[in-house]
Amino acid sequence: VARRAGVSQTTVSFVLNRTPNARISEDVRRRVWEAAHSLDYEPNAVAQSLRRRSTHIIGLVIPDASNPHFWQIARGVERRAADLGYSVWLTSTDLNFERERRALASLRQQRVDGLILQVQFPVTLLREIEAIRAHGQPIVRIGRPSPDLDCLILDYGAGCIELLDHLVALGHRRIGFVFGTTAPNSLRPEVELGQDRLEAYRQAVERHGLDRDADLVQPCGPEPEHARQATGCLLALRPRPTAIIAINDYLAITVMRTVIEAGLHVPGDLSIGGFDDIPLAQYLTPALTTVRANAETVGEKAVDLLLARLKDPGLSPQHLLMPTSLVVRESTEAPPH
Amino acid sequence: VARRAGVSQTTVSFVLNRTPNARISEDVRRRVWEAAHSLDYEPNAVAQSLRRRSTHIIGLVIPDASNPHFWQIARGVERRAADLGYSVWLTSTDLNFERERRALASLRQQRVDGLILQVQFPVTLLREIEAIRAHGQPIVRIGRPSPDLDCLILDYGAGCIELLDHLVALGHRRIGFVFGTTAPNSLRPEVELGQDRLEAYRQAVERHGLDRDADLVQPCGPEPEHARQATGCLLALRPRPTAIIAINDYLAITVMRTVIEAGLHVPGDLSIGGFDDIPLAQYLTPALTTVRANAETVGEKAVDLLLARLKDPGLSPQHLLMPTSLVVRESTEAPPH
DNA sequence: CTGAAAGCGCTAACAA
DNA sequence: TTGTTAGCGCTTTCAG
Repeated sequence: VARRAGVSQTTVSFVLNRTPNARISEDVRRRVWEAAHSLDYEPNAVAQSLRRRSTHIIGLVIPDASNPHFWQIARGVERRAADLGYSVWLTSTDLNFERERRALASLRQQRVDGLILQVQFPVTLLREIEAIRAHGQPIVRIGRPSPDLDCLILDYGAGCIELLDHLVALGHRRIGFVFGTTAPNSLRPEVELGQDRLEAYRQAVERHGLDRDADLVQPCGPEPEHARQATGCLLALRPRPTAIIAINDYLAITVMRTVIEAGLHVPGDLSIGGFDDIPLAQYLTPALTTVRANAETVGEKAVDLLLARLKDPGLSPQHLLMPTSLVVRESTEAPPH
Repeated sequence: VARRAGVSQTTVSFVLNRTPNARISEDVRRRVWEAAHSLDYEPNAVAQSLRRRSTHIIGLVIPDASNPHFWQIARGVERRAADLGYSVWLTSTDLNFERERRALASLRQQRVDGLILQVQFPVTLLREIEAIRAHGQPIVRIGRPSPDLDCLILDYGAGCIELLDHLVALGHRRIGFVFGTTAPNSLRPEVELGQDRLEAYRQAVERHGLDRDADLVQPCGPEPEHARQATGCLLALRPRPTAIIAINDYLAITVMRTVIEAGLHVPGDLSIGGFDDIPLAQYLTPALTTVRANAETVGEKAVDLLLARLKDPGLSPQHLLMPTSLVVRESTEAPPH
């Protein structure tokens, strides 16, 4: 391109990148653009990244690509990043410890400028995370707070209490919990996902003096099939729970189906509640009562946090608590009699 | 690392990359690994890509991140790619022409090794696509056939005919179509998505002599809200259709909700059919009758096609037709009386 | 079996 | 206002 325009590489670089304090004559500028166009020139981003020591890519790791909630977060991240001139590299770990580790390693090697993580095995990943930070790649964590990381915490705990209070107010005393968070392919039990809701559940049970059989909490995997089985167990309990909450809307859909297949009416015989308020929740029949999480906003905020730190690495770690809110729809009602 | 191990960069490179026909003494090999570990060395993938002239990244463009069907494809792509040592760069265009163009441009600059595209504006993008190919980046297209591209075609046409035949066999003569494919933010009408099903629909109407009011086909945007409006229009028709098919399961869910909200029973008063067989389809109530698309397999096959071409660029363009199959569940039944 | 050296395509001091 | 030059971190011929 330089040869074609009759100038040096430097000049071309200045012109094409619109380098601010490089004064180039209009004439040269025009010639360069013309040459670039006529040659269909495309800068090589790989070389640029190498030289600039910055890729302008944000790495995003989500735990489960099947769950619409995480896609919403991803959308938020992507939109915001695009607005600010960044690309997003999305990886899902499907709640698999090994994939999580690999994802982080790969993101580190690819030298993404920063990471937004919603990882599930933080203890075991501490070394990975340290390594990434040692590389100077900042991290924003979505989920639970970590002492020296920027964190975005979805206040599911408060939402869970709201949801349970709502059920109790309707008269429910025996509430099942489909706790679909364990990693099916992993022997490691340290998954942190959902602990907030579990704590809130236990606390509410305590406070309201609700039934507390251990069986009312059914841990299971993150796929619909797992939720179906867990729901089966719950329905087999005697007395049967009059309400079931699921760790997220995605699984709540399966819970609802399983309950209906068992010949029960929702909410007449059994109420159901979920978390996230995925877009589909309102289009189910009955429409799902759920705890809204504003996923897209979460994604956007995560980008903001990351870029703020990128700009000023000295900032003290930020912890943002994102509010949730109960959305009462049709799937909850007073228990029978 | 080289200095630390007391050898040259070359040797380190050989050892770390396990370069096949470089014979290195066991002793040196060990020393190099040790040095690398103790220094927490991570190869810089950017530099590697620059030098190797290959990034080992596959670009994937999907049209709508809200629709679970496309995530399934993405999962298939990602899994297969990971197995073969590639990473995936995922972008969704949300059926927006400008975003589609930008996505392609960016993918080209980032020098991905190849692309898997499910683009919706092929005519307008012809230049972009040509430019990419001129760069030597092979393309696999998912969707409709293009003469000189590797293509993966989902046989929705055949599936649509199966679905309509099924409805006709049940006794339906008046079938609405929620055709949710138009790009809301784009003035360009050349979207190709769904044309296969539209053609099949028209053909079936012809063949079976079904009702053919133009209003029975309701074009609309790709979001649930659009489908809700389109369904409203369909329900307002007199006589009312006795069955409605939606361009995909994602929208079929909304159609179902809208119909139920209108006080009708599904399938008693009105049957509903969709396409894709997204994982949720079977968990709805009533469970959705749909045309299964085997999305994950599509993703895997796409990777296979791409890598085959990467290995042997001289191959003649491959066109693969992926079969679909009707899955009859609970949402279709004979029309009333 | 190992090392020296060239260079991938670009940017940014520094000179002119 | 423009050009010269030195790398970014790695791979890979080619010689030793």
